[in-house]
Amino acid sequence: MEEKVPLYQQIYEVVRQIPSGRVASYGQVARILGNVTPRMVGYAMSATPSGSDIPWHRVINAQGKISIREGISAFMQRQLLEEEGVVFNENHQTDFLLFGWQGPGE
DNA sequence: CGGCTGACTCTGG
DNA sequence: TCCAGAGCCAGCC
Repeated sequence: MEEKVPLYQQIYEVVRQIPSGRVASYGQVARILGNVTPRMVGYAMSATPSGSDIPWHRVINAQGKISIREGISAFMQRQLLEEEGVVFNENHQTDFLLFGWQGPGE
C-alpha cells in the first residue's frame, strides 16, 4: 500500500470527509493521517484555492478558533460555519465537545 | 534549480 | 501568562 499521492492530497481527502456542521482542528487531521504534522495541514489549507470541493473552513486551530490572520477568508470562514449551524461563543471560539468531528467513522 | 514563506501544536521555563 | 524551539511539504519568484 503505497501513497503515491502528495501529502496535501491526503490531507484534502480527510478534510473533504468532514460533515457539514462539524469542525476539526489541524492537529486532529494530522493525527488521522499519522505521518504529517499540524503544520502541514495548515500549509495545505493555505494552498487550497477557494471554489474547490474542499471544506477548508471546517478546519480550525486547537483553540476552537479561526487561525487565519486578518483577511476576508477569516471572516468568510466564520460565516460559512455559522451557515452550517456551528455556534461561536463570546470568545469567538467553537466548542469541540458540541461540533468537534469524531473522525471519518462518524 | 535554490531559497523563502505559510491557516499549527506541544513542551518547558 | 508569554516566549522560544522543534517537526515538515508545496508553491512561487
